[in-house]
Amino acid sequence: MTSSQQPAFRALADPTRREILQRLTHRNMTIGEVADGFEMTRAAVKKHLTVLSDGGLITMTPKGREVVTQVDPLGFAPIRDWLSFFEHFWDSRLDSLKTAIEQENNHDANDQ
Amino acid sequence: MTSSQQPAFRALADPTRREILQRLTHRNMTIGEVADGFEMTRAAVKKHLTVLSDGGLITMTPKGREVVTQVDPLGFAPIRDWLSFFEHFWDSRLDSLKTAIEQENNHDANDQ
DNA sequence: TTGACACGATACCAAAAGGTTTCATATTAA
DNA sequence: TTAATATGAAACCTTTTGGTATCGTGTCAA
Repeated sequence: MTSSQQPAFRALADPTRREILQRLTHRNMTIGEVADGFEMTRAAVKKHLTVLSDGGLITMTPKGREVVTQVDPLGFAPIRDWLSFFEHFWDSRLDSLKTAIEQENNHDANDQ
Repeated sequence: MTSSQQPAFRALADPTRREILQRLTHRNMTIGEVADGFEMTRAAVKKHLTVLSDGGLITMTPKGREVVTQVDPLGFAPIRDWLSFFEHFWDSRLDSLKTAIEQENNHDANDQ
């Protein structure tokens, strides 16, 4: 399962884009509204929004002459899935450690 | 809380580095062993390992003339923390939706 | 002691990324 | 209809990034 999480991970790598995502959780915004919140050109912000959209993390919906951007929860699934691999890894390592300690304790008890 | 997750997110943005992390969950490896698994120079792989180390996702421990690299679970905390913000966001949105639907149902029931 | 080995570090290169400026186009409001 | 508004898109620039090649250094083994 070599799902293409690359665009999503790529999108999260930039602090401005992560900030945009957080702000969009408060309310949906037009491209202009998003741009007003940053000290950079509207064109630059729009590029970031395109990257976020390519990563599936936001949707951009034309509404008249404006474009409404909103966070897309589904886009985070690839990220979560990839990370869950490691969560399972930690869990099993912890289980092994736990088992080892318990066995060690039993061993000590038998020694006494 | 503007914790510095930037190095960690940066480290995850490259597919080679994510692959390295996955391979290191199977077993710890020296720099040379990691490099042998990729069709690029040892120097290139070492750069990736440095980025991963800067992101706190791996530790590099000198052992004689070798350097053992291993995944560091603690380094994933900033990532998980940042994502949990959105998980909460989804949860509350789902709750709101659920509540809204329930109220709507009650409303309909009253109308009938 | 002397190679062979594993790594560090530097210089260098091409491509990608982040940003600006400029101009074009479609909508809306007056 | 016309002017202001919101966005699209292209050209251009600088910095990062991912990669190579090269040389230096510490460590181990014969």
